[in-house]
Amino acid sequence: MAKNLKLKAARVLKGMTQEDLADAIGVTRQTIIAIEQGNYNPTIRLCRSVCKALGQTLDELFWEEDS
Amino acid sequence: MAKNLKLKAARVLKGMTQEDLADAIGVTRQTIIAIEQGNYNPTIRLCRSVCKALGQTLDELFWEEDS
DNA sequence: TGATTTTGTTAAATATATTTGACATTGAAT
DNA sequence: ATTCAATGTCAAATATATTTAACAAAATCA
Repeated sequence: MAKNLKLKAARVLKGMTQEDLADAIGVTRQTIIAIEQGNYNPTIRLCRSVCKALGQTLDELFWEEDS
Repeated sequence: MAKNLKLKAARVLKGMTQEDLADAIGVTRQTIIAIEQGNYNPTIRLCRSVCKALGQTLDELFWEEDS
């Protein structure tokens, strides 16, 4: 799978570290790393949490970044 | 969680039964039932497959239907 | 350079998504 | 009223998402 660069960009734009985002969402830092690196298939609930924490939508962050 | 009526509507609009959709995506009928009933937290990959099979986007089918 | 924060890696444990199978219910035919 | 397709329910098994922990590699800055 391809890396989720859009997520990484949105996070950096918010001035948040991976740990910041993980804490805001209530998951582990490793989970954020895994999503950004793309070797991963997160649940829709987690994706929604990420989107809300970053002020983005599902289509913006999770639509076409892998096959 | 609330039922995903948007998904059900999109499926019916395509003239597909739950089994049709399940076959098209490559999952079990029970999985489709569970998603439509909302007592469920599917993976993003599965959500994408559903969207593509129904010609919809993530925001259209999976954005706000639960809390 | 050295210290500190941020990111990345790995392996094992746990929680949960998904499957399998078998049966119950509903609704629309005939 | 009965047949049949579509939907729904349940429990057990399996696959996989997520956690936990401990450490390595970069990156940033004094």
